[in-house]
Amino acid sequence: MRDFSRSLPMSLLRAREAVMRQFRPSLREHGLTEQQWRILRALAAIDTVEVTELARTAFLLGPSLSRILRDLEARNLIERKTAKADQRRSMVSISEKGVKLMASVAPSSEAIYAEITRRFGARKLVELQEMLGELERNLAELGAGEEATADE
Amino acid sequence: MRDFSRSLPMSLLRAREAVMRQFRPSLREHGLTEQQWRILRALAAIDTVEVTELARTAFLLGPSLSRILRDLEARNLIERKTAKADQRRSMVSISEKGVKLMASVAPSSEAIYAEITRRFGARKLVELQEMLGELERNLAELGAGEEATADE
DNA sequence: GGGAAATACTTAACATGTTAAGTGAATGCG
DNA sequence: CGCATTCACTTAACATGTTAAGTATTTCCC
Repeated sequence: MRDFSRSLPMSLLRAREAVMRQFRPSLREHGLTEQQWRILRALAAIDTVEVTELARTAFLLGPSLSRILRDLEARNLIERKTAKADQRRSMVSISEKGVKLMASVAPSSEAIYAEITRRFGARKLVELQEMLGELERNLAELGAGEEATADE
Repeated sequence: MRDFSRSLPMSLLRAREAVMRQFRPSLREHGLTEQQWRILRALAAIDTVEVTELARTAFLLGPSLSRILRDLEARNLIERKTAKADQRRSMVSISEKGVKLMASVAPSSEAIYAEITRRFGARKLVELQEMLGELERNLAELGAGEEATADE
């Protein structure tokens, strides 16, 4: 069998870990995990969203998001209110405090990203991301097709 | 700030998830998680290793590996014995049962990998992995250098 | 309009990720 | 030798990943 240290999942895992290792210390200093930061970033750009849509944007599964939102709400970093038209839906938005926290984290985060870009090369980085996007699209089709083949 | 859905960590995360989504159902049918499978694959190629070296190979943190080895040992998929020369070290190897389990999983795993390769293109896949490897090497230097700057 | 089915979450349960602390065994060295 | 330090793990504690089940609300449709 193929040497698994060169398998695609391992390559992706190692690369991602190498990248996140750069960001985690800074986030940690501000009391945020990677996922919490993803959520705040998503909220900062969207104003108000439903939980399901936020899960898609921040690329988190529902249960994870549910727990994290509970925590972020307790820390007053986000706000929630149930939608009037549909009591099932809960609308989430970033709070004033959340905005300030983001402002305090963003500079170092941007600096780290800039350093990574500088080291790897801006052009190459774009190229890498295009390949990753293409891979994702290729496999999305594959995964979706299977559900129609057998109904169990 | 940059649209975070196009950030490098997100691209890597989404791509990896798209890949793993293909493998997980098959592994699950055989009662294995992704990490357990990584460990068995690593062991199959190495005969006998210390836990620390296995952690490096399977790219798992010590605590995760500790828990998983406990479980795999209970299921008789691996074997352990403490090294004679150094009682701290524990030597791990795959068991007969573990080898058989691998043999039963490998075909479908290989088929999935082949399908991914076919869809994405073998050449492009190699190119992608080279870029990922280069990114990892670039950032490894960066992360290692910081520890020397401040002693705390 | 009333009950089955779908929807939008939330909880639960178990596995792993992540950091810190603990334990026992080897090493360094005065 | 003796003891502080280092080393190889393991435990602990908390956060997230992952799947399944639960709950409340809506929608569908007869």
